[in-house]
This record gives sequence, C-alpha cells and structure tokens, in this order.
Amino acid sequence: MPELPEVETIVTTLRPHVTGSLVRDVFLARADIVTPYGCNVCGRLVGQTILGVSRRGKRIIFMLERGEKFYVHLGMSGRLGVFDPADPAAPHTHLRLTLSHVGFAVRTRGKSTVRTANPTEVIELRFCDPRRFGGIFWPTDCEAGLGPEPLTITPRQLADRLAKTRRPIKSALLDQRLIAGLGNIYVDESLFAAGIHPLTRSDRLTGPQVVKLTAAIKRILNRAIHHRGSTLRDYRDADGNSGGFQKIHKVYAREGQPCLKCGIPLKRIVITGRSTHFCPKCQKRRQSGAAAPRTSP
DNA sequence: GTCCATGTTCTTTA
DNA sequence: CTAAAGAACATGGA
Repeated sequence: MPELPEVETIVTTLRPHVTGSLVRDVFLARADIVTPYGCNVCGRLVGQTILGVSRRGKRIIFMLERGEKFYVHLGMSGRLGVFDPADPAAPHTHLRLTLSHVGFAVRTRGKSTVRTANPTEVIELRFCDPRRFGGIFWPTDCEAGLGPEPLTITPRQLADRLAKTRRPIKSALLDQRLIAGLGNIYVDESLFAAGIHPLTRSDRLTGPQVVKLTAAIKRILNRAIHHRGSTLRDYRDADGNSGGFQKIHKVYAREGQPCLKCGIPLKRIVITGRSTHFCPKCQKRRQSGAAAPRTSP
C-alpha cells in the first residue's frame, strides 16, 4: 500500500507526536513481526527517548539515544497511527508503544517567560498490519540495500544504473536497490508522465528519455506528497486522515478509460507479475524508427 | 468458491 | 556464474 509519498506523509504527521517523547511501555502482540526474530524490542525500547523520525525509501526510521536506530516497513497493509491509549485497538494491531511527553507550557508574565510543567500527555503509537508483510527491523544499517532517493537522484545517476540492466523499465523502477521508494502506482504514473512504454528495455532508454523520466518522477512524487498520498484501500496517515492523490491518477487503475491526453482507452498488462497501466498511444514502444544505418566492412 | 491487491524475498529457470 | 522471472508470504474485499 504505502509508497514514498504515503510514507513521507506518515512521517510528517508522526513527527510532532513522537519527537522527544519517552517510551513508557511496549506491548508486542506478535513476536514474528520483528527482525531479527527474538530481538528484545521491549527491553530495547522501554525508557528510551525517541529523538526523531525520518524516511529512507519506504522505511520509517526512529532515532533513539546513543545513536541507536530501528525502522518500520509497512509492507502492503501496514499502518502506523497515534491513538488515545483508552481507545480500543483495531484488529491486527501487533505493536503498541505508550509514549509520554513531558510538556511545558510557556507563558509570558509581565516581561519574563515562565515555564510550568503541563499535565503529562500520554499517547499510544500503534502498528497495525493485517497481511503482516511489514514489520519492525533492527538492522546494523537502516539504509542497507537501498538505491538513491528519487527526489534527489540526478539523470546521470539514474542513467548509469539503468544501463546495467536489460529488464523492462517498469521492473527496474520497482527495484528498491536501483532506486528507493517507488511502487506500482508511482512507477505507472511517472512512465506515463514521461511518455515511456513500460516494456522499454532499461538499457535502451535514450539520454533525453532518462532526463524526462527523472523530472517526471520528481514531479509526480512531489505532487503526491502535496496531496498527502493516495488512499486506494485503507492507507491513512498517522492522524488517521486519507490522502487525495488517487483522485488525480492519470493511468493507475484506469484500464479501459480514456487517456486524459489523447482520449484512447488505457491498457493494462502484466509485467513481472505486476499489473501495469499505460496509454498505448502516448507511450510508444519504439521511440525512434529505424536502427542506425550500418556501414559495410 | 475465484481473483486481485500500493511489497519484499527466496527459489527456480535461462 | 549471473540475471531475471516466478512463487511464496497472509488477509480481506469485490
């Protein structure tokens, strides 16, 4: 479910709730969502302060004291949300963290500012994941195995990486080791925006095509972040709000509907097991007609 | 009952 | 050997 824009939205909505909070309690309902299996999540977390939260690819990284880190991956159906501890937990809630903020109220009294301790605010951070493709990870390196960030990748960087593989561009862009953060929706939308057929061999993209694709990826992702992600099924941000980008998808899940550029019906095919949506007219397979003329030896 | 799903990883095949 | 395709994972909704 969640790709880069959704994960980014979750992180920005999570940040004000968890930054600087103290982990008072940990309830792990299922040990098998933790990697490595059997690592002592409760012991490692209780009493820690969460210094910050950030995103790398589709990973949500929590920074703790002494440089310690862990990350959450949401898989297909994972959700991270902030709740009142008194609210009943949804089914498939596998991890709950009780967090407290030692709040201070800052008031001005005459010329001076006075800080008074607030009643401590207690919230519960919950990880819920029916399909359990997601999980909690305590690796030595939270960035291991990830390619560059799509929002900052250069056309040169992308071209170099694509040149090394003959796979269709659709499969290559889904490979997190090649570029980190894209999923099925945003690959299809980006390829449409760049006018590139999803079956085009990665190593056969022309220079101008890679430049166009790089710009398209950034444009689509930034626009999606601005709309707070796509809610197709049950994606919600940390406050429980839906995204709005699904309303302006141009190709994803629009099979048979008219292309918004040229009006002909959009097609859906399967590439390496993933459903792929595109416009057969706006995304031509052959970009330049004949092969370069060959001189005789 | 069937098919499909926003993801990743392991296994099999070429 | 490597690269790429395919299967597997688990659950719910159409």
